[in-house]
Parts: sequence; structure tokens; C-alpha cells
Amino acid sequence: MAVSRSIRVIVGLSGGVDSAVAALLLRDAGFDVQGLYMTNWDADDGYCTGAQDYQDARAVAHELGIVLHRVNFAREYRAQVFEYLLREYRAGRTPNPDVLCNRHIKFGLCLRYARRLGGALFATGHYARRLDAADGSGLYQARDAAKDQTYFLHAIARDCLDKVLFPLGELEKAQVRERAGSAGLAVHDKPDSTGICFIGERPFAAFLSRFIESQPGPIENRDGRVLGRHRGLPFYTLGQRAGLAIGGERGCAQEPWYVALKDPARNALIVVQRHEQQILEAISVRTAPLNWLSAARCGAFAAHVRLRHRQALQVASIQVDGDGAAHIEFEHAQRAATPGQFAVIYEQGRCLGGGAIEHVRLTGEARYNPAA
RNA sequence: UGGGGUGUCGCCAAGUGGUAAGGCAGCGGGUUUUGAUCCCGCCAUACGGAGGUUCGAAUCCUUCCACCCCAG
Repeated sequence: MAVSRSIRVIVGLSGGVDSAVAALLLRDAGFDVQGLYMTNWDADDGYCTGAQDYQDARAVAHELGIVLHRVNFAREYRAQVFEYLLREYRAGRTPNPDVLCNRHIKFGLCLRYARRLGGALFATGHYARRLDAADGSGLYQARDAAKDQTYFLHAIARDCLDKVLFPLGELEKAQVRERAGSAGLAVHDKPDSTGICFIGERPFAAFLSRFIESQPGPIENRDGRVLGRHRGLPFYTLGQRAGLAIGGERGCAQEPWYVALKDPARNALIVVQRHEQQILEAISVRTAPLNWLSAARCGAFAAHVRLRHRQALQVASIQVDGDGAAHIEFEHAQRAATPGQFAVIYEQGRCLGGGAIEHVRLTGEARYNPAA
């Protein structure tokens, strides 16, 4: 009865321990909690764990005594996330589907769906904090820096911050599992999920090749010496080491090889060895127009930036251009800054937003001499 | 077939009589809600083939095979 007047929160339940504890904490805090399980990929070919995850989500809802709704956004996911991913790979870039999934699906469609379910708020098990700032709700890094997931959240629409809760933001991962255990949740020891949600842990390049047509070509060093064959430029990303299948080479250092750049004109993959990795270090990057999670800035300012999830924050100076895109210059050169990945900006623990990397300027002698 | 050289794990490569380094690749695992990076583990009973010498050979001898270079 008293409960019926409390605020309804829809919690995105994935079947994992994090979202389960998020729901648990909100329930115990007196909210009217309901769960929402989202499907975004229909094909079940052994790698997608959707079926099991749904069963786990049901068990969690049962254990918590809350209602579980279910919604299928597979069609929208395919159109708004998967097509983007294919487009990027075809263009030789390296996309980050989870960033788009959060923007369009979880904090787009799901959030709206939650409102239709009567939810005044939408909560997830992300490790992040939403705090009040001078210019409104702000997205802040999680207390558990090792688990902070703001990198993946930087592209969500700013106005949805007012409607979301991140109950795990103040907790360490270990505390979350502990809480799940003491509450008797079966998923308390379920392994963390990794990999792109729908792809799972399957061989990535093999999966991509089912959707992307491409031509095999030579793998060369900077002198144009052919060291091997690649399966198609889209299947490699800058800085990558594994999968090149380059063994020992006479006259070369006994070191691994890394992808330094792609030469679409010649369909060649250019690689360098460990001792020449400074070749793939960037001093600055230019982004697409930024998504802001704070009042939009213009002009130049100093901040911290990371170019990939879990990377230590990097000191940088940022210049926002008239079109909203940014030029980001780093204090220290960045290894393997990659077009398609996102540059995310932070200031004193707050995630200000970010944008996709469009162009990378390498430190020095990034040039090489393709065989004429 | 005149001369010289080389054949050791998929690749590069140590080891010249004492019972097979290392690296790369590959595979497996860890870290990780992208792609990567990174870390750990595994990976030649075998040294081109066949004989021989020796207590004992990848290392010495003989021979055969293959490849390379210089001459041609």
C-alpha cells in the first residue's frame, strides 16, 4: 500500500550480476522496481547467450519478487547498430558498437519503453555515477575506477541523464558480488560477460567475413618487403598483433609485428616491429562533432581524454571548432589511435562527452615508401 | 655436377663430441561489456635420408638427396 505510491523504476535486467544488484538496491531503497529484459539479436547459433541470459533474468526477478517485462529490439538494433558496424568496417575503420547500442537502444528505445511501462526512472547496472552539477545532471566516473564504464556511455543523449539511475556507481565490483551472494541471487558468481553482446566470444574476423566482402592482399613492412598475405583490410585494426601469421624473417629483429596502417589504394597492410612502434603513435586526433553530456564548450580548453575503454586518462588540450568537431592534442603520444573509435573527454571525474576519431596525426616519420 | 655454400620445430635462429637456447607464428588461459594491446602457459625423444666411427654425435667420416651462389 505504501509501496504503491512510491516511484516506479524500470531496471534493465541482462541476466548478469550487475543489473541484478542494481535492482536489488533500488528495491531495498523503497522504489517500485520492475525489470525489463531486452533482446537485441535473434539468431541463436551457439555463441549468443540470449536464451540463458533470459532464464537468469527471470530467476533474478523471481528472487527479488519483481515483475519482469521483456522487449525485442532486434530489428532496431540491426538497423541502428549493426548496419553502422558493417558500414564502418567496410570503410576500413574500427567501430565501437557498444557505444551506439547505449545511445540508440539502451538509453534510447529502452528508456522510452520504460516510460511506457510507467517508469519515472530507468536504471541499469553500469558502473558510472550521475551527479548534480552546476549545469544539470552530469555523468561521472564510477568509484571503482577499474570497472568504470563511462567510456561506453559518453554518447547517450544528454537529456536522458535526468531519467536514469546507476545504483552501482559507488560500489566496488567485489561488493556487488558480495551483495548478490548475501541476497541469495543465483547469478552472484556468474562470470562477467565480455565481447560485443551479440557476437560473444566467437572468432571475430570469421564472423565479420560473413557480412563483409573484401580482397586478400599483401602484408608489407615499410620498405615494401612482402611478409605475408592478409585476408582483407577490414579484418585488421591499427596496433593489432595477433593473427598476422608472420614468422621469423631473415635480417629482422626477433620481435612481433603490429599493424601500422592500411593502404587502401594498394590493398596493402603495412606492419612494423615492436622497436619501431613509435611509428603508430599519434600526437593529435580530429573527431566528428562531439556529443556533450555537459553544457557544450567552444574554443580551447584543457582536459583529460581516453581513446579506449579502461585506458588511463591522458592529459590533452582540446580545440572545439565551429562545426562542433574537436581537435585534440595530447601531452604524450598515443599508441594506435584508430579512426572509428571514440575520444572521450573527462574533467575532474566528470565525463563531458566525446566523438568518433576521424583523422589521426602521427608523431613523426609515419610515412613509408610503397613500392613504386 | 667445375668450384664454393647450406640443409636444426610452420618461420627466423643458437648449438662443432656429452645427451636439442631463444624469438616469431600458432594454440590454450588470464585481463576486458568495442576492436586491440598486455600478462601467463603449451609447443622438436628431434637435428635432409642412409650407413659408419665412438661409451656417447645435430656436432667427426662416407654416401645419397635438396636448395643456393660463383663460374659457366
